[in-house]
Amino acid sequence: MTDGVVERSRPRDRILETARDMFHKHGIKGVGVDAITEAAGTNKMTLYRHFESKDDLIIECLRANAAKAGAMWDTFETEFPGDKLAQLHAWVRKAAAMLNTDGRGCDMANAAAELTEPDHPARLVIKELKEAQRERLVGLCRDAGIGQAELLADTLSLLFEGARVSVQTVGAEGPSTQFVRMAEGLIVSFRGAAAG
Amino acid sequence: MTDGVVERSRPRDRILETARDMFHKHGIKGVGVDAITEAAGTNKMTLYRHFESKDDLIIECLRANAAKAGAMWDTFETEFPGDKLAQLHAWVRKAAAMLNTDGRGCDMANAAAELTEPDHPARLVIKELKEAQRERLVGLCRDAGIGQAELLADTLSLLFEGARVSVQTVGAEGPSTQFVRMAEGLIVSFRGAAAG
DNA sequence: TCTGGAAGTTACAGACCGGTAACACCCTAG
DNA sequence: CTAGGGTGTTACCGGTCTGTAACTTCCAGA
Repeated sequence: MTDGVVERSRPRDRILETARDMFHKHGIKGVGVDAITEAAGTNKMTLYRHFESKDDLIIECLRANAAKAGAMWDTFETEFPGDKLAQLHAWVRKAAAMLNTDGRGCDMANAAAELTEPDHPARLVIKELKEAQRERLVGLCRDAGIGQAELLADTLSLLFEGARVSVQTVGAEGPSTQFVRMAEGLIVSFRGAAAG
Repeated sequence: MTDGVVERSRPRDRILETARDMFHKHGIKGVGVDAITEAAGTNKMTLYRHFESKDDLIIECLRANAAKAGAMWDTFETEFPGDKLAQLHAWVRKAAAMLNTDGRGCDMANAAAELTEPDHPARLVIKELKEAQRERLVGLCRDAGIGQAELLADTLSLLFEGARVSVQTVGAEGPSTQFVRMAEGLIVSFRGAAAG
């Protein structure tokens, strides 16, 4: 998908989709609203009729990202219905695939790096969405019958987060190549430990 | 250290130190050269007499950060001379301490998130410095007699990187609180495995 | 066919950005 | 005492940024 996507849909949807893409590629402060609206095939006034401000647009983009990620989680359940352990392994494979898909890190992490004001409205949203993601991974580990589900989930998520950062700094041929091995090893190790 | 640091030292040093501090706190694109020079108690012309451009200043800041980090590594050797395993544990403790010191992530990772142009001059420097850091941690693991030194070093560094991101997104009370437990567990586990 | 709302257009405000020119100053080394 | 380099000051350039005002165009539904 290039920057100049202009499918025929409602302007609000086009703006949101284009902004998501451009924020991801160029960063939040690296993209102006003019560039977004132009790439979306519309204009600045229309953007400000649908979004209160650029900050509001940022937040809507983050929520849209989370919704898309949530839909991806659902595919694990449809792919391996009931088999939570298989779903956990699917998560590992999916995460690894994302590492090789693009060299940009997590949009929420990148946004947090850019929006440094402690009371920026987007920060609350980022925290809320990240915590929801964590709950989901913890639940998956627990339902997979792993003893220390929280600890495994947190370890896996820190590993993945770190891997995304690593891809962004040293490239996809760095330490992140070992992500699957690390993650699978952890799962084996946690499954070996007595559930208590 | 506030933004208004003005010790009596040479202007170039004041600019570099102030820029490091402000880039760290507010991000690179969140700080203008005017703000830096004013906080450093000097002026824009003096900045441009010592640095070719803002990009050049950014790179010098990154290098200065790396130099400071390198000095920290040296303290491990002086603190536990010859005892590489103790130095590795010291690294874990130091890393954990950094997680609670400030809520901003790694300056290099943040810079990589902000400077999205693939050929930005700072990206080469970031990669170079990150690879040097990795070499150092791998060397420490190897000298500590750990079998799969590269894998342990990469795992530890991804965990740490992820923990710093986590602090930045959900705060210091999130998954990052488990960092020491994760890291120590990994070291034990790798030491248990036969060296080969 | 008429009408009302959504969308497009142009221009602008006010602020900030990185970077430069021209000139005045001050302090130290000789 | 003097010369010269480092520093400070002011003004400016062209560009970009978010956000708004006033107006026109278009199109779907009644």
